[in-house]
Formats: sequence, structure tokens, C-alpha cells
Amino acid sequence: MANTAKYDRADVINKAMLLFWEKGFHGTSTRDLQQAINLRPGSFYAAFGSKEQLFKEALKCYSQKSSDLLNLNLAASASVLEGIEGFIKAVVLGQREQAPSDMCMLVKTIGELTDEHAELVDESKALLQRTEYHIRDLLLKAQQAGEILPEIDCAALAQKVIVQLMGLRTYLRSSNDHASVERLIAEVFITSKTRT
Amino acid sequence: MANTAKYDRADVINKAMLLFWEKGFHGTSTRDLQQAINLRPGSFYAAFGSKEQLFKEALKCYSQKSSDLLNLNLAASASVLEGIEGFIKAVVLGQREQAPSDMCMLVKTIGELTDEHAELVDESKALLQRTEYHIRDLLLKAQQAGEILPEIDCAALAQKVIVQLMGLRTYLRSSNDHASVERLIAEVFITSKTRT
DNA sequence: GTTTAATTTGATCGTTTGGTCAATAATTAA
DNA sequence: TTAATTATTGACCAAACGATCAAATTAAAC
Repeated sequence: MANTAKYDRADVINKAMLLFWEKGFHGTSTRDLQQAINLRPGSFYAAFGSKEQLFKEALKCYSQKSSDLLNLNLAASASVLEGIEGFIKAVVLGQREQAPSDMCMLVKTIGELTDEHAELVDESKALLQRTEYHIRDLLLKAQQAGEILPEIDCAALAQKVIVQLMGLRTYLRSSNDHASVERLIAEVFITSKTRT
Repeated sequence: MANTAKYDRADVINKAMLLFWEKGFHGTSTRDLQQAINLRPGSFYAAFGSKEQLFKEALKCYSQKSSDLLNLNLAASASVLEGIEGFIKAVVLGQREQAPSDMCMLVKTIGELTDEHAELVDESKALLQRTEYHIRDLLLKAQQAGEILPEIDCAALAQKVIVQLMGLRTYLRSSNDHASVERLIAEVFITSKTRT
């Protein structure tokens, strides 16, 4: 056989993801990346092919972490709806000192990039849609469990949740007004909840 | 005296704004700009000093256009609340074929840029806040006119409107689902309106 | 221990970047 | 008409960009 790679691919992608999340696609140079993940150009391009391909891996990594966080909150909550609410709070407010940006990386990407990088835009859109469907399915489960009023359209409610997530995270980045954002989060489900 | 400039400064800034809005700060090169506004480097830098300064002028231009659109909708509406609703529809859905991006240029900017370009980020934040205060004042006026329930906190409602604007425009960019967005817009004020 | 195939390294490539500048052209006041 | 002042032009600069590659190094297979 031959030599073996000395880096942990998952760890490298995670570090690249954090840098891309913070500075964006164009704002992150391949040299920035190579320094952050401690790889020389040759290894870098042997491993990932191009800056664009690494960014795509970073998007998937980001989305997976987000999905993990949702599952974590679901597991730690007594009900599905509580789990979703916990997830929203965690995503928007929770990770203050560890996340490299207040805003969603997928939102930042579809905002920054154009058709010139259609593959990355499309991947971001697809991952956002997957999240929406995931939440819709969870809301249906909550509705079947009697947590959500039966007349509510859960697909429409899932859209509202995604819109709120996008809007609130962006608003927090803009205003840095934690208190207001916390108050606004509490209102997301109030008209859909059953009496408790 | 001397020679006079052959270009219209306001027109040039407007063209630059459209390009920046579409492609972002890093995605737009000074050569892209110089070609779009038909200025050679010398004139370009004599007129604007730097890419960053021109971007700042572009932000102000964008915000002014947005403010104009709000006033236009207010003037064309029977009530203040109708005017705001018309503005929201116009901003989110109306300008389909003319706007270079679904998303708000200020949101795109605070999403793309970091502390490295703090002046541009801060300017965007300030312009967003000005819009929020503008809407808050209008909502107060609508409340005094009896269009909004007296128990509503108009400052908080203005925040909600801004969050919705950010979220809905981003969601439209992501999903291209006009019908859903139109439906979601209709829900912005339903719990605040008085009986009609 | 030698062979073999993969990895790592750092110099380097051609291009694009934001920005400068001396030369030229144009306009108006005198 | 001339002198003074400003605008325009296009060549040019140094730095940063994404990416390549031959040479050196490494570790598993035999």
C-alpha cells in the first residue's frame, strides 16, 4: 500500500465550516483555509479538489450540526413542541460565544452568492428545504399528540417557523437586542398551541 | 474655472448600487463597477475615493429608494396601515423583474461582511434601525387613527414587521414560493388590526 | 529491508485584485 | 486667445488570488 493521511477529514471540514460561516465564501481565501486546517496547498487540493467543493462539504457539515441540535433538544424535552421551541432558542440565542456568526450559514450563502456559484446556492436551498420538511413532520407529530390545534396547517406553520428563524437571527445580528428577540421567539407558537 | 464632470453622480451611484445589491461587496470588482458606470480608474477614484466609500453611498441610495417606496404606498393608500401593507407587498413581491435580488441589500451586507468592514456593517445596521423607527412612528399614527388595537405595543409590532420583512424576503429567495409568501404577508397584521 | 504507492511540502504559475499616476483633453474666467 | 484649473484616459503597480506540480517524505505490503 502506501502512506496514510495525517489529518482527520471530519475535523478539517468542521474547521473550514467555521471559517466559511464567519467570513463567507468570497471573504475566505484558500490561504486562510490552509492555515486554519494546517494543510499545504498540495494536500488541500488533493483532499478537496477546489475551494467550491470544500465549501459544499462545509454546508453539509453545518446542516448536520443543526439537525443534531434539533434532535438533542427533542430528546431533552417532554413534548415535541417543547423540543422545537428549545431548538429555536438554542439556535437563535443559545450559542452566543461559540458560533462564528449570529446568522444562519445557509442564509448567508444564498445571500452572498449568485448564479456564478449555482451549485452552492442550490445546495443551500435544498438543505433549508430539508429543514423545513423536518420541522413540518415534527409539527404533524405534535398535532397528533394534541399539542397543536387540529385546524392548524402544519406545512404552513413550518414555513412560518423557518421565516421566523431566518428573520430573528438576522434581526439579532442587526440589533444585538437579545431581550426583544427572546420575547419574539415566545410568540412563534402562541396562536397554534392547544390549551395547557 | 475648469473642466466639468461628464457623468451624473446620482445616476452613477444608482448603477453601482444595483450591481453591489446583486453581487455583494466582495463579488463586485472595481472593474465590474468601472464598466457598469463607464468610468476609467482615474475618474472612479477621484469621484469616490475607494470601493468601500462607493459601497457606503450605494447603501444610502438603496435605503433612500426603500423609503421613497414606503412614502409612495402611503400616499396611494386610504389608511396608514394599508400603506404599510402595500409597501411590504411591493418590497417582497412587487419588483420581481427589476430588482437585482429578492433579498434586502442591507441584510445581504450585514450577512456578508465582518468587522473587517465595520463601517459598512454599522451603516447597514443604522439604516435598518431607521426603517424600524420609521415604521414604528407610522404604526403609532395608525393606532391613534383607530386602525390598530389600543393595547398593542407599536414599537414591538414594528420589530415584528422588520423581522417578517427580513425573513420573508430571504424565504422567497430560498424557495421561490410566491404563493406561500403572499399568504404569509397577509398574516402580519391580523392580530393587531381593529374590526373593520 | 526493499519495494511500492500514497501523502506532504514549498516553490511557483497565471490571473485578478484594489488602487496610483503622468500625460492628455476639455472647459471657463480673464 | 490665453491662462488656469479640472476631468479623463489608459498604462501600470504591488499584492493577493485560486490552483498546479515536481520533488521529498512517509508508511504499509511483501
